[in-house]
Amino acid sequence: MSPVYRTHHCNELRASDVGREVKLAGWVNMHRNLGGVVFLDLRDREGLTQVVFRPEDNAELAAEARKLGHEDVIQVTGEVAARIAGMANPNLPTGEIEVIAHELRVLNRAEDLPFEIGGDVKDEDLRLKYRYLDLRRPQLARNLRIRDKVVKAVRDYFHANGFIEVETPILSKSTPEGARDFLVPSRIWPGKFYALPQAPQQYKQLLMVAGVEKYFQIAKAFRDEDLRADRQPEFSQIDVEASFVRPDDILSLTEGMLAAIYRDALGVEIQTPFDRVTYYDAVNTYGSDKPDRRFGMKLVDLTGAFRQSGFKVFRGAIENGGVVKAINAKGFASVTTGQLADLETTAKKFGAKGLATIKAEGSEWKSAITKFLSDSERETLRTQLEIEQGDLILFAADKWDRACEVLGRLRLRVAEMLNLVPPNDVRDFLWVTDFPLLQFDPAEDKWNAVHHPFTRPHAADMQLLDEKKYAAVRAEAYDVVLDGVELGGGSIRIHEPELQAKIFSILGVNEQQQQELFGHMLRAFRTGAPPHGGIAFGLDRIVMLVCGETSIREVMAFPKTNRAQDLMSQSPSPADNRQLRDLGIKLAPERESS
RNA sequence: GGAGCCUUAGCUCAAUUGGUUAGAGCGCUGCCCUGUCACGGCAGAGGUUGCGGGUUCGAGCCCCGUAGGCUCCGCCA
Repeated sequence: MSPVYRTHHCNELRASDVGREVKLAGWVNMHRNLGGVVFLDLRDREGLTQVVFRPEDNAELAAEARKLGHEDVIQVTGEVAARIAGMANPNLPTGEIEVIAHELRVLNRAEDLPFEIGGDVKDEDLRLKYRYLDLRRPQLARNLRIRDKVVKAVRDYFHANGFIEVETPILSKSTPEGARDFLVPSRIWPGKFYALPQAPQQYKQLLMVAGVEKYFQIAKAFRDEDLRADRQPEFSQIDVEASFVRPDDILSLTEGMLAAIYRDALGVEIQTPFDRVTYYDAVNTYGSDKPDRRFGMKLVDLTGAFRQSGFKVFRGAIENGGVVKAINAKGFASVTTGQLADLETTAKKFGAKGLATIKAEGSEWKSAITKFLSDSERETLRTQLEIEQGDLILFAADKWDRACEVLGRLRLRVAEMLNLVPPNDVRDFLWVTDFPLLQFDPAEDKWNAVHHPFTRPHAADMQLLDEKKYAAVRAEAYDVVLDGVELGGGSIRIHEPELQAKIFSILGVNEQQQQELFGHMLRAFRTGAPPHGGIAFGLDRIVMLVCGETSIREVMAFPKTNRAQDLMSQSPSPADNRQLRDLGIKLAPERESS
């Protein structure tokens, strides 16, 4: 670094530097004008250093310093001095010393800012509009630094394991499955469009065909869907693919990567290997394929107990091929009417017809359903759910998947109400394995890929595929979950053209479409494609959890709002007519907005 | 596409049941202050209560609409 502007950064000087002539540059963080002597805290990326201007040394300079304001950018030349006895600041790494200024250069004045850099800003709208100021604030500045450490840890880790980073195109081709694509019109080919990649999925598989063997990339991906706290239209993936691998290889590779991330970014050792839970067990026990296991409240199956029940709602659900399940919200008999209404709304939102509950208050069970229950049924409930005084029991009676989902959602809601979710440093990593390969969509009346169409069916389930028992076919797919958040997912892929074509057919992609949309893939698979598989991670989500944040916007430099706008640059914005003409695009009248 | 919450000074918030001139802290401006570190003291400027309409003698507060932000559902292989 050239010493023209500075010789040290603002978190560098210590008592051992006393007597040195130094130059510092940065922002005026705090300004303390005592009438005579002037102190200011100079801030740069690394920290703070106190600078002193003493009128007895240089009255003119002190007068200049008196005129400085917050966030002015200055350069100071001076001598490092020990602070006078008893005046050290133990809260500052540089608190033993100060720089006695000999020279002051104002590099740039700052006008009054829309918010204080050191303050608390609640209005995210305002933060996003002035994102470059928001990023000066300690929290976001820290998040940027942590993100950099995570990215570096990832690159170091994969390089150390023989992976090479390969970039893939941003201008690529639209595919029928999955999210809505962002389209980019082609000028050279009027009427034709590129699509921005939802993931580098096809390219990375083609890199395996190319013999790259071990590929990774920190890749941008784009999905034109509605946003959430953990979803942005444009986001980053850690994309990984390797040849001649089995699921275990990818799982342990991932565990090593996450361990390296936590070690390098936080200095924390995480426990590996992670637990593995099948998709069935995860849903059956926690009502979710990304379970948060940091609190209990497991789903208990009561189907056996109610098969012959006098309570028609439960018996009827079972006779229709469903199940009866319940969770015990320990100590929540104190639930308020409002909370109970909230829980019932939640249950109905996810397809329950109603919400049966039991409040175990004193020796009494307060419930609308207990009068339908036999003594032995009550006893079974008591033992299986381990009901004690003060507990609240929530039931679901429905088809297995719906009952599980309803209770899974209730479980999360109750955990929130009871503050059961532990702090961020209690980490629960786990694998969810053996996902179903296919899922029937009644709305479209067709089978869809749960993961994506290149996912390999379990070898043991190939026969079920031929027997068209599609719902029972398991995939060689896996998700890694941390504290109820899906960090990433992947699979072993199909490398045989015949099997791939068969899967496409089941998904309703006819032969002509297969050739048009995936012809290059099928052809590539006929040229000596090695067995391969991989995984992709949501980098933003990983960084979010490492930083202890609850929104990925807090770990992205320039995120967009809920409605996909950049409030700083005001994108998206209208295109002028000339641009549109070049692209051969005419707007439909109703879409011509401001 | 749907549901909920929020919007008062530059920022963070307050304002009794609908009742006089909408307040405070920080920031900003001016003056004072020579060892502070969230420096201190005195004085001051700063408001179309997001916007539009309605009810009312009277609306920051009640009603309707609308804009924006956020959270969630749908959606996101």
